[in-house]
Amino acid sequence: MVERPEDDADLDSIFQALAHPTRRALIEQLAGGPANVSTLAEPHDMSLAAVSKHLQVLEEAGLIEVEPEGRVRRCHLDGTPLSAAFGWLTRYRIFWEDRFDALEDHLEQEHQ
Amino acid sequence: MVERPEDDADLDSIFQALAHPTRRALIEQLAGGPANVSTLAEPHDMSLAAVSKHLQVLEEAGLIEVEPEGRVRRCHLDGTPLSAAFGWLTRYRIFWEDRFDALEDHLEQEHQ
DNA sequence: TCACCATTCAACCAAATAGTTAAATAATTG
DNA sequence: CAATTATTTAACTATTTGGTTGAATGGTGA
Repeated sequence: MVERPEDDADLDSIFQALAHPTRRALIEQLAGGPANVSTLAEPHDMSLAAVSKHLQVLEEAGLIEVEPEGRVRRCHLDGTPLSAAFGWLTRYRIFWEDRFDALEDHLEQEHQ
Repeated sequence: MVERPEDDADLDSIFQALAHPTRRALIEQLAGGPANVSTLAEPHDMSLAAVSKHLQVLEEAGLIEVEPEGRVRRCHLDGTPLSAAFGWLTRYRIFWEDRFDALEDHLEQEHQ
């Protein structure tokens, strides 16, 4: 297992992006399908500009992709960085092996 | 699937704690076994006080526990919050299902 | 007790974060 | 073209973060 300093900055921005409840909520929203900025902003109690900035943080971390579509910007989730975060966490699963086993079993069932 | 606002602040501090390379390195170090503060600080190119603060961030996120042991403070990893982070990420695994499958297979082998 | 060792605390600083409002940009429709 | 709609940018502010140095705390051993 070699060190991978080149991944480090990626993990920084991925975990940083996930560290804000608004951004996690945006990811949850996008898990339901692509959406444009104002639709995503609607349930949040802050300005559109603020949501726009949060989306930029998510985009820079690679968690979402944004495509201009007419005058609308369509955002959709990209799971790749989530996978990277998952991968990092998994290295330490020995410290919660019991929970890991339970989760694995749970997924096993769901995953059919 | 109910909302769990009470977990939100926890996830904030967990992901926030993981978002810094020094703190992830400290976790990697502690994965090798408990250690005291100055031992942990030694490989890092910053003051002991700075490492001490990083350890406090990890402790507040619940990722480590610190027990006074004589004049030394012994730190050890607690995987529970890692499990919480893992759990959150897992909700979106449908967006990286292929990688998830590959990882699962990989773990399957390693996990015997 | 005295000196030492491990660690934290306090004060400070620069940079980043998260929000605001108002103006700018750019596509759409009448 | 003019008005509208969607979104970003700019400028500003308050707070947090991540680092520093130096002093304080508190256990250990001579």
